[in-house]
Amino acid sequence: MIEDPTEWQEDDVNNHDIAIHLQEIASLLEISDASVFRVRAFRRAAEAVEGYPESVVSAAVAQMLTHIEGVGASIAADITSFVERQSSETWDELAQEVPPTLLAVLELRGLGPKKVAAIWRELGVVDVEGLRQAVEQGKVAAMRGFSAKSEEKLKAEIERLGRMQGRTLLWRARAIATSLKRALEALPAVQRVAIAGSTRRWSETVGDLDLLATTSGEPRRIMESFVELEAVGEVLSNGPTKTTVRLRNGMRCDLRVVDDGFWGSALHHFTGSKFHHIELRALAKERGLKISEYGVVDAVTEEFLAGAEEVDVYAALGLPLIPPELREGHGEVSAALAGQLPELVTGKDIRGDLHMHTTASDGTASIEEMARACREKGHEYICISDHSQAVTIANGLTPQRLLAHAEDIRRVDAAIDGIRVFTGCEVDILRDGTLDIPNDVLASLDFVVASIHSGFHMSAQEMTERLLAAIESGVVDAIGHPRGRRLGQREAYEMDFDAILKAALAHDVALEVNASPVRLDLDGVHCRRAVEMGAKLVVSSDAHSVRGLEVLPFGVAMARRGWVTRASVVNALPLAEFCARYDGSRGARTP
DNA sequence: GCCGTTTTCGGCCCGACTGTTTTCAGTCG
Ligand SMILES: Nc1nc2c(ncn2[C@H]2C[C@H](O)[C@@H](COP(=O)(O)OP(=O)(O)OP(=O)(O)O)O2)c(=O)[nH]1
Ligand SMILES: [Mg+2]
Ligand SMILES: [Mg+2]
Ligand SMILES: [Zn+2]
Repeated sequence: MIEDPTEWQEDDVNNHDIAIHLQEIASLLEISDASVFRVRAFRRAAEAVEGYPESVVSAAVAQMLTHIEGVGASIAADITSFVERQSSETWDELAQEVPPTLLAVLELRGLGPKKVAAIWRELGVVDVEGLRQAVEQGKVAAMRGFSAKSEEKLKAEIERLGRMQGRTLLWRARAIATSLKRALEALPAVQRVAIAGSTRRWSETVGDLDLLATTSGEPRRIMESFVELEAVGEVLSNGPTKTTVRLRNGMRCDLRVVDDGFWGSALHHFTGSKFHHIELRALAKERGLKISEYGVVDAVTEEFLAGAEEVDVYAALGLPLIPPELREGHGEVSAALAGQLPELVTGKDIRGDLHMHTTASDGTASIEEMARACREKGHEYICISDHSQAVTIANGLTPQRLLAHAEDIRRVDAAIDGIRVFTGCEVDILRDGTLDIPNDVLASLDFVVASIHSGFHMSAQEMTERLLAAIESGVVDAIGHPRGRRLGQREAYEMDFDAILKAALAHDVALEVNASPVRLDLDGVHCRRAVEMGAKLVVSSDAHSVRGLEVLPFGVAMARRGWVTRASVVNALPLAEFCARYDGSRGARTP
């Protein structure tokens, strides 16, 4: 138990680290042949920790861990222990029995817990290097369950291990998936094609692509054509209804083909997530039904009841359709049961874009070019928000340049028809929490975004105070990319997110949902917490070019993944209402 | 290990592909 909260440094451990620890326990348990349900309990808890919007370390200190779904007394003790000393009783005991270096061996495709246990117990292999040697000496092929062929595959997998690519950013996954979808649609006998899996759920990163196609004819015919596609490299597994390939670009892709009559249930199955399925299928089971990709059927007679369209699957359980973005096993099934699903914000609800750059700082288009492009997109209003002077590499604006820039923006606004162009700035929040532009200058602008672009290395407490100072400044309308994470490059900075939310609510400051593909910040998990606390959001492109304006749907997706409704989104306000709140200086507004 | 508008004990989602398993386990989705 943690006695004194000052004893630990919360920067040391984050939610992801804890989730990894629980996943590793699950894997070691599998190798030691523990109950599959015990293993699943650890994996479910890991998933819940990963998706927990607040610091799990804080929850541990407050002894609130068992409030996390799937975390009971035992796993709570493991987490608390991990927070204190980066390990736990369960892990320590397991590590006595099973060498943790086997976890890397388990990463190899085709080697699951049973086979890893076999090569460990029978050959004494404890790590990848040991396995490489055993393979070279031909020891593996001689074992039961292996062969010369499987040994060759293993050899190739070990070679690949070094250059395995991780998860792919959502925007790239969607681009690749879309072109594959088109290629499949062009094949004869294909009826419908859908992008499924984590890509359809708009997960911020994607492990592999999952595509569904339906046919009136022989699924095998589609598979034959699929593996011949230009984009396809190696075929990893190839059955009549499911094929797995590695694309030439390195991504893996699964194609599932079923009869068109199963379109709905197959799409539902292949969209996931796994945890959504476990919950929904358990519910069906309680009601004497069974859900699979082949429909909702009577558990006893197997009589087909529903599955032509996705909505039918849910309807068979008396539920409304749950949008793909919510299907993460994070309470959406109970919410649907209670009739409490939110009416999610949509792209159509978005009336304007309030964060974009021009040639005045590091953008490539003029004010007018951005305004015209946004008018084309149907926006009613935009705000030009160039960088402030601290961001020297982005040619950030001094107060003088900013005032002149604001005049330019007003001139464009006066000259252009069909869209309002508001004055703004993306002002830096300096290390001490002050803003990079004097308050009176900022107060003369319509909409001010305040962001952090440097000085990330500080304690959670310092970072929280820094952000709070900006929120309380009285001249800021939104916090830009609030958590500062860049996918694959930088973790979010540590902070007391709830404290930020409370202050944002109190001072009427919105939190940005930055749609830039490497940011996606806030993400779904934190959007959900934000609106739960009553805070407002603003979904912005942060475009640095006309093309950059196209990313807005990714921001909308994060909001949707966060259970966000239109009412919580500032730029879902129609122009008149937006004007009533923001036109003119912030000072004129009562908080 | 977790959990409860049927349960504090007894359940826990369901199916495709691979390979050597001669009747299905292991791995993966
Ligand atoms: N019922 C059931 N369905 C599963 C299971 N595992 C995967 N699926 C379904 C739902 C998944 O969304 C879909 C594709 O599987 P993937 O492994 O590709 O997962 P997903 O795309 O969700 O995430 P990813 O980004 O690829 O890691 O297959 C499972 O254990 N049970
Ligand atoms: Mg996938
Ligand atoms: Mg997949
Ligand atoms: Zn920025």
